[in-house]
Amino acid sequence: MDKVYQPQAMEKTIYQRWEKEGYFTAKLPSSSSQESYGEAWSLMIPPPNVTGSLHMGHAFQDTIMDCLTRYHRMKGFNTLWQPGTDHAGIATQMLVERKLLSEGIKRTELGREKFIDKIWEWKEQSGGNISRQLRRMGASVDWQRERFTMDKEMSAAVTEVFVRLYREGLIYRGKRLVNWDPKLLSAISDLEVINKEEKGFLYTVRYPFVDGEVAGKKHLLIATTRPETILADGALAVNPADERYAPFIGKMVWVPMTDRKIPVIRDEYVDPEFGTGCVKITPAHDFNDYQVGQRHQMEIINLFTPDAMMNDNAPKKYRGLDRFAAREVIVEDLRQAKLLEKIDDHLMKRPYGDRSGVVIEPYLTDQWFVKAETLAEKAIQVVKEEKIEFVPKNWENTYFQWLENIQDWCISRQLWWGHRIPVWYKEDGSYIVANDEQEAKKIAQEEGYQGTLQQDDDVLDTWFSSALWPFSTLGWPNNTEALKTFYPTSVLVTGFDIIFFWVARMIMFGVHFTGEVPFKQVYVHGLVRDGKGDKMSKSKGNVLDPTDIIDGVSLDTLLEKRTSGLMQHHLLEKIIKDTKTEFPQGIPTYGCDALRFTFIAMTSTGRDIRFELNRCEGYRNFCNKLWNSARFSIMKVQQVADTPNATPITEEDQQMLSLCNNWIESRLHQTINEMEQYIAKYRFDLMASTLYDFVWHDFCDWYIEMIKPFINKYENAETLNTLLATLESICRLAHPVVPFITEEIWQQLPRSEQGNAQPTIMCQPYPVFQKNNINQKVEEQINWLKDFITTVRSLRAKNQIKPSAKITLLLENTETQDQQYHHQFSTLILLLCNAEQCTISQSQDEKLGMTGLCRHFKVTIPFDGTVDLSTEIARIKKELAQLEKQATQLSAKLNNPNYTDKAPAEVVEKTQQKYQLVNHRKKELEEQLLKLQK
RNA sequence: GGGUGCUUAGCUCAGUUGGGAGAGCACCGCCCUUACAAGGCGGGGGUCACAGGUUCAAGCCCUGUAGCACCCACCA
Repeated sequence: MDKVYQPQAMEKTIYQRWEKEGYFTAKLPSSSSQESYGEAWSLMIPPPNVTGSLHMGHAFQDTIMDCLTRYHRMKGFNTLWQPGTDHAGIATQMLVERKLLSEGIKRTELGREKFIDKIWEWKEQSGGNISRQLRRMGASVDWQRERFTMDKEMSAAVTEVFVRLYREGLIYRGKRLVNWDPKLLSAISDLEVINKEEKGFLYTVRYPFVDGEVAGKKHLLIATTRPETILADGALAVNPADERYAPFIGKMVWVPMTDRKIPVIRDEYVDPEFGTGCVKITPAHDFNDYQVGQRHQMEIINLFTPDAMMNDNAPKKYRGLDRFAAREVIVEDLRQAKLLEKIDDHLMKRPYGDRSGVVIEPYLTDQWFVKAETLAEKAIQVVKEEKIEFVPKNWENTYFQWLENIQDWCISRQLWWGHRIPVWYKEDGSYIVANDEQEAKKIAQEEGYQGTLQQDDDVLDTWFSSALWPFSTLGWPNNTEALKTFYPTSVLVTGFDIIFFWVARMIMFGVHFTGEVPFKQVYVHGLVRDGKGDKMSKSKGNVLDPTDIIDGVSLDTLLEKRTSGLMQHHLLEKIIKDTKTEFPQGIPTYGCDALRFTFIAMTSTGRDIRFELNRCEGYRNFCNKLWNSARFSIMKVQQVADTPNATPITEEDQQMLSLCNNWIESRLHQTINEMEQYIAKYRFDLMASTLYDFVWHDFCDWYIEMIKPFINKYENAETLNTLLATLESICRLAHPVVPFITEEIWQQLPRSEQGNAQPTIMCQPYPVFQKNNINQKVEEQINWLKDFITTVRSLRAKNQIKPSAKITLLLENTETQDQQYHHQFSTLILLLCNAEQCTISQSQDEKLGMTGLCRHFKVTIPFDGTVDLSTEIARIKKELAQLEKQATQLSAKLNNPNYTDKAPAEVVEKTQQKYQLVNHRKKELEEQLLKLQK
């Protein structure tokens, strides 16, 4: 084995072998074989967008999923981790469109079919990159089952769902005001609209009365943030209870800059407190106004073209102007006409498209909707009934709140890339919903229709197909073996940002179509942020490619990656500067296992994580530590095999070694037990630290150091076996977290240690906790030894005694138990303290020396004449001061009758014991101080 | 406007049913001791955001305040 852990080459070869041997493959019962495969455990990958490459968030999520998958596989479950990618309609179309445009090709000139061909080309390339990354992460997904949301079978499932929902009356088509993206030229759903708070203006405008003057007023004042929509006003409205406006109800006013007259009406919607208490109603350009308009049968005037320019419904002057340009012109015209009362600064919410980044318009169009209410009710119910459990549980509130106020879902998109809506229009505009064109024709024929049929141009919202992912990937609507075996899935691992987009919709559709929940648990994790706590995003230029941390990257390449294709050029310099500061040398090779361990160790309950390279370095060092402990163990076994040692072991040493062996076994099983409990609770951070602690501190720092002198001296099968067995168990315990290094070490272990000799650690059983291996008595004995050694080491260090200097040790005021332990561990004590003698003193007038306290007894290193007394005196004084403080606190507590009466007896007793110990130690040190001062 | 989460060592974070304030990194001292300097040994460092309350006892429970972050919502 190499002296230094070198993950890179090893990880690649190991993964190739795993995949080639089919270890990731989920097993399906076949008619020919009666073999049983164990209980099913399944997990669906949240399909990443084919548009891009995997970022740190994916890597984080994939690590958690792989850890869970590997764990359950080793626990004997028939495991499926389903991989795949999402076609991501809007994102992909935009990306490819932009790419083509940079080559001088316009989408519209290319035409629908050719454009879609281009997207498929891009998908092949990009999808390949994603699976390469996933492989580099060590993901044990079942590649044979890989799916893409635009695959034929997936599309068939989508159509099936659409047709069924339509026939059940849960999908409808209608002319509604929807969120319209003037850049994409498509409707989008409520969720795709981001409301941002911005500074704007509130314009107060005069609407003159047609009758010249009413109740002493020439005009009414209204406040608006969007003066350009005045041209489409249908009415002015006031609150029915607002007496200020009672005289004006039913009167007509002029719409400024037009020759249209509109009435003043009453509607509950108006808030008398806001603005002037009188509001303009513009049904075509505001969601609230639309509803008011419906209530009052108002005429709806649409002012905008699809790309948000003023259309022919506007007075000639404004036609063709962009909405924001039109606003400026109108404001100026109002001013000129003396119809502008005032302009105030105003803090307002403005809607933006989450993909396009432009301001969204409410826009009146024909769209397809999913009626959400009944679906949502069932989705709420299954969580209330605990058929689905969120971890952490507080996300259930968020989930409920959204579903309880759910709006109908606009599912049609005016895009080219996506699942075409399975609807065919007759020449008269009526339509047929069918699974395919043939079925549509058949239905048309039956209806006696002779004309042509034209399929709907629109495609479905990407999330419509994502919502089917847990069952469409398994072959639904066919009742396949895969579906029967792996549905419902065991757990969903996802980020909170897509609970509404995806999780809720999967539950709605899953429950509706399969009658079962799509998954039993939802594990919700946080976001990966950069070292400064900022969200990682391409536009900010702070993204990291996980494979760059695994395999390393030069500063130049990193800069190139972060700045290429940058949309906001003014950030360029900052990005370059920040990157150079954070990664002056680029990023060294850490290996996949180190990255995975970092993620696992930082994953606490649903909290965002800040990714810092020094953490990664720490866990790379951990891998190195594990690697070297394995190197040591294997080397020792080989040495013994090569040069047998005939020295017979003494009975005392044998007993001592047995204690060490029993101790590490006890610690191992304690560790197994804790890790199992933590993973069941999704406490990956605690699982990681338990493992880290055991491997580094128990196994390496103590166990190996304790047995080392003896395995050099004797040939002791029991100890070598324990050493190797513990190492082997560590490999299996750690494998779900760090799969590569554990496989590599495990393969190098002697065959006899590999249990039932599976060809891979992946398929070995996970270590099983056995209570009878826990040995409290042995742990107490070793703890005594550790305390003692630590006391001596501390004493040495504080008095600057060179590690190479041999010392002698005196123990005073020992009890029988201590004497027994001292005797038992005498050899080890001498070795680990680098002492030549360690004796128990009988008399009180021993030589002067440096004294430390171990528990209740005194440990002294006698002066050899060269030591500075004052250092030791100062040290003791400092320690005494601390003890004094403790004693005061404890005695105050014990003298409080409230405490002694009301606190549980065992708590009081513990305090008493502690008080005695502190006093005892104090006394010992005071005596020592006196002696030294003499 | 409604809701959620956070505030603990220089940094990043654990802290379970209330009873000893912890880890990793960073820092300081000693050491190239034959698995590992990506290491070993030892060490310093915290008014647990603030103010009240409950309790014998509060980082933890209750109330309030401040700051930060996020989510939802139609206020012109």
